[in-house]
Amino acid sequence: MPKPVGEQLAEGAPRQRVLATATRLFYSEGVHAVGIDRIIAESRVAKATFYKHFPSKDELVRAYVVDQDELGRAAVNALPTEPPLSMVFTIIERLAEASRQPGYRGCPFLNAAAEYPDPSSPVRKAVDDHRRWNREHLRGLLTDAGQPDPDSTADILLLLCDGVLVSGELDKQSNLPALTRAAVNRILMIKE
Amino acid sequence: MPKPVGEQLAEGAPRQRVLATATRLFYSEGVHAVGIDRIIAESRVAKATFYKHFPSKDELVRAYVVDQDELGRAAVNALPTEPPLSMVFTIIERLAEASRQPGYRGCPFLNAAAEYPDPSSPVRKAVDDHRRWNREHLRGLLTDAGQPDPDSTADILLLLCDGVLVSGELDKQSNLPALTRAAVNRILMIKE
Amino acid sequence: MPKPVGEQLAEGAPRQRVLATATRLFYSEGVHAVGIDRIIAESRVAKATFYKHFPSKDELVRAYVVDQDELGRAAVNALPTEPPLSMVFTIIERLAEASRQPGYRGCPFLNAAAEYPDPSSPVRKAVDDHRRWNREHLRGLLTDAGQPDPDSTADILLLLCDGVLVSGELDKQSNLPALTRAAVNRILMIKE
Amino acid sequence: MPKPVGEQLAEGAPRQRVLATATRLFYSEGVHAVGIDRIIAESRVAKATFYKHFPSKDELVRAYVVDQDELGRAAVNALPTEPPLSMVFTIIERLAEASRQPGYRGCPFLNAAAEYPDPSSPVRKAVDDHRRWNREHLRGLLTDAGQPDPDSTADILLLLCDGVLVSGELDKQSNLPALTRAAVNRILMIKE
DNA sequence: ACAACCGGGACGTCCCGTTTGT
DNA sequence: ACAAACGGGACGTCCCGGTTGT
Repeated sequence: MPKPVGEQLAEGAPRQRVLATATRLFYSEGVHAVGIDRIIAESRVAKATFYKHFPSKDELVRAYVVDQDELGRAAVNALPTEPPLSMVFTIIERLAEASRQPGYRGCPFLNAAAEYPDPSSPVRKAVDDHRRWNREHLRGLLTDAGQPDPDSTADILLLLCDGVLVSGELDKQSNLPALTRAAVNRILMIKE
Repeated sequence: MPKPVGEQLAEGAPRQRVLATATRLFYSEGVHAVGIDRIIAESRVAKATFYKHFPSKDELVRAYVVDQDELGRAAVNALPTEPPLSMVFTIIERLAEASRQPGYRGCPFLNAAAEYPDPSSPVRKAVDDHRRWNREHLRGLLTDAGQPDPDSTADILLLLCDGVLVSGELDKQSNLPALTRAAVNRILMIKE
Repeated sequence: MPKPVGEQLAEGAPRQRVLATATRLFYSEGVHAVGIDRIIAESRVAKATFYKHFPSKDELVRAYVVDQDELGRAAVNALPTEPPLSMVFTIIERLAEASRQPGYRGCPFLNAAAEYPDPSSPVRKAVDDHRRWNREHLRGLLTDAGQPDPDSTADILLLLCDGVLVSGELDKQSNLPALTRAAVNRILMIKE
Repeated sequence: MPKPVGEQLAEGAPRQRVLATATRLFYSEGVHAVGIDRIIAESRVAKATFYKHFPSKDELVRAYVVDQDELGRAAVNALPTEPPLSMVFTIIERLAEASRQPGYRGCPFLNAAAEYPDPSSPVRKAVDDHRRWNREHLRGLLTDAGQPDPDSTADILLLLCDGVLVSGELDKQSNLPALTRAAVNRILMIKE
């Protein structure tokens, strides 16, 4: 068990409290390792209320992934406007910097997918949605930037992104941001 | 990366039968999703026998990861001798091709790590061992190849490798091998 | 002891309807076994109306006990005037005869007290009030009758009363009235 | 809620631990007021283990009553031999003295019956068994003592016993033992 | 090797007492 | 007056990891 997440009290409407608690626990300890009884207790919600908002635990997991998807898109959309290629750098560098945050425990989408082997499960579908949006967004930026062969380049950069997210959790190397920047430069074939 | 999907009926000594069954089930369904009872039943072993060889389930998981580590090293060491740079291409391309295998379910090390959030757990230590060996091996090859700044390049290629393993499971795109080759070329700054 | 089993459909003002329904259900099925929802439904009263008249269920239970207390006192006070010793016989014999009534389910005060273990709870206080009145009344009658040591005799007769009420529910013996009369004679040391 | 029973830890085999905890809680707080989750937690027993020994909560309640029945019979049978009439006095006086014990909360049989209105329920049957045994035992003693009309006298004494048990909890009068002795004397028509 | 057992807990349906809108 | 929502909890079935007898 990792750092004990100290039963922080969530606030707001019941559904929001549940989702906040579930997000905190699922992300820090894993989906299968956290039971709904604990989520219900730590979010001070009645069991009936929980099951009114989320018909099953898997639905809660799906809601958690969808919520992370929306948060992730909102965060990207909220970035200050830059030239497309700068945006690409910014987005990818932020991934590398995320792994320096104290509570970083890897990518929530990759971690969730690892616990749901069935690619047709609703949770995996939600993960797929996020990844599809990511791909489309990156392809758009590279196209706007006039990059040659933007689709392939986007896919390669996405491979790098996944690697950064994984390595950020597993390797904890301090120079990941610099490494990431160098990698983007090489993939975009920019001479430094 | 090895192919951990085993056959349905394990053979041999009890310990080996247990490990083979555990490997098949852990890899295809996830560690937390597979119970000890099932492993014991499918490996036709008594529970007492199981606990004689593996003091706990976590120890079995660790043994599974260590075994995958050894299999992976052996597979790489068994590759036919090539010039160092060719070896790099071969190794990385095999990752991309692995995702075409029918039972491919992602990287066993990444999947296992995703279910063990505590970086100090024995399972995570075993995963770290494998990743460290991978890094040293790749750095050696790039050094032998006379590559400038082999350490950084190795780290970048490792980011790519993780991305390929993840994307191979989650995206199931058919052109992953070609994409991977192109990525390696760009990272090694080789003009095609 | 009053007859708390009421009619199926309560009439009159909302508060009275609630109390009548609660009396019928609490007495026949027990306090904890009857929920507020059912009382509200069967008394055709809005929940808000209910909580305007009774701040909590426990307050309703207390009101039920107090009401039974008042009904019991009124029933005794309404008895036709007799010599004090005859009154004593009449009162106690009525207890024994009560157990023959179709809906008899024991003494409402004893039953209520059994479900409220805390002697300092308002419900228990209300039960105590009734018992205290009973004692004073009986002592008065025995004093008026010129009975020697009226206080002790009253207390002994009260022990008998409790026993009659309990046995009337649990033993359902047909000769309880005769038995009771014989017991009173012996306690009052009257030769038959 | 009465004096908080401080989660004392039961010992021994699982079934015994459950029964001991249930006895403590049912008696001190009431049957309906105590949930099986709490019993399971305080007896450090798995839920599956609980349901193996007691198919339902009502069965546990029945077992609790039956156990009290057996304990009560054993306590009476363990009394030192005396002449029959002395035994009668001893038995009844012990009831009065029981109410002085610190944890006295009334008669477990009467309290349980008060929470089970249906006379045909298994719990009530178990209560009936105890009361029947009591009656037969008392009748036997009075017959052995050569008492005239032993059956009626026994029934009257049983009314007194119920009254003593009830009053001991509800009235908490300090002279209950003396009162009880006087009552027995009068019922047995013994001049003091 | 087989099976029973154990502590612990997950999951989900249902009910209770209470508050709050409408 | 009707109804929905809420915190809390009861109940019971099932599974997991692990121990223990044989």
